[in-house]
Amino acid sequence: MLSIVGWVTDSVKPRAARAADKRRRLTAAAAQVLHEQGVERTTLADIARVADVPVGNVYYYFKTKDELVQAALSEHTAHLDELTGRLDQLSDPLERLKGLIEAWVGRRDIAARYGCPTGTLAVELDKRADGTLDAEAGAVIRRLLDWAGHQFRALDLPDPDDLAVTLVSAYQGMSLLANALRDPDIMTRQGTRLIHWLDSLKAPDRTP
Amino acid sequence: MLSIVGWVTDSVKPRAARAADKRRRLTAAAAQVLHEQGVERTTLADIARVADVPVGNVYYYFKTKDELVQAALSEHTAHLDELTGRLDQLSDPLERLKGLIEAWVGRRDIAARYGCPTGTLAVELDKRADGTLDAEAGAVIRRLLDWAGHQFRALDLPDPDDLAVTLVSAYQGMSLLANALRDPDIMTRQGTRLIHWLDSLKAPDRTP
DNA sequence: GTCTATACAGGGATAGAC
DNA sequence: GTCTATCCCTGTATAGAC
Repeated sequence: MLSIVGWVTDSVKPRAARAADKRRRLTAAAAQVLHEQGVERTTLADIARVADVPVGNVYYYFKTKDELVQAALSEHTAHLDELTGRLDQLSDPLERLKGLIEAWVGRRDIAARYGCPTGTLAVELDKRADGTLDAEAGAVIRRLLDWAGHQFRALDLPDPDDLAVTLVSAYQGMSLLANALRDPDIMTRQGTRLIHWLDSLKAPDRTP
Repeated sequence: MLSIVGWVTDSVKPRAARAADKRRRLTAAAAQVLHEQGVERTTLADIARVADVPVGNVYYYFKTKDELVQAALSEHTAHLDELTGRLDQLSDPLERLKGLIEAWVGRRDIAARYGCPTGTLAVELDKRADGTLDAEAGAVIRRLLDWAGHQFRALDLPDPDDLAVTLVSAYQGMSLLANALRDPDIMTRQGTRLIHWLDSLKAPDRTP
């Protein structure tokens, strides 16, 4: 470190700051590796390596592997909140929803390679007899459903909650297909269709 | 066994017949248990127990666990072919597609508890670095896409393959959400929306 | 063909030195 | 607070008796 600031950061507040930093690195690594490899095939050693933390030390920060899964879920929730927070700056709810779809399409390569982080995690956690964490993954999805439902309600559309389910289902479905077929273009084409669908909802019923 | 037929079946053709039977039982058990528990959390002992076959004996029929996964995928393909074969009896392609949706909704409780058998399997297999089987799951999905695309083409609709992707995506998405939120009603409500969507495709463009 | 016993590997978790 | 060494269980796969 050449800068004084860097030096100060590294050695003057070592204890709490560095500890918090390791925790943060482990959380970020967990979110990434669990997404890429899945829960069952990911070892603590994998996460420790990516976080650049010695294996045995992991247990100082997280008592069990499940706590790392939970940390990954919090990370995904935080990312979601950050995205919806930015979209909330837009005044038109329809534009907010379109912005959400654009964000999904923007991550098409990740989706085609590893699927939706929350969706694939939900699938894996739901397979466990020990149902300690599967509700947690559902909660992240519900958070997205609530936000989307809020936008549809603001647009005065009928059955806003059902519309939110349709939108999020479409996203999960196209992510799954893009992943299974390893084809990011699916995200692009289906994203376009979703935008048209949103526009068609505003068109009033033409029957007398 | 009281009937002569039963007795004959049990003891006169023991070798090949009984062997084929065990193989069939193991395949069916694999399809069921792998769906319910997922690949990684399922042990060979689990499958052997459900199939009522001694653990060590499994290796006589399937040399590796992966071969059992492959057998499960074949089972799902067979079920799919049986369903589409029945739907092909209907003369109207639109009715065939509606029949498909009705079949999905009919299995809503299974979907809410364990998700779509093929979809969740695809998610799990895609997480494996060793990409030996993930293409296989994609092939089953593609088989469904092809059949659906064929129907849309028969209806003379534009971009039939994209429409097929939209339909199958919707199914995978609603299954995932129904599963994550443990709510079979999602299947019912989204199924209704899908039927309306199909009907709306037939309505000609009203703009001049 | 059928089944038991077991070899072997991998990974989660812990003990305890520093 | 940090890290190494290791315990111990679980699960795949095999050897070999019957």
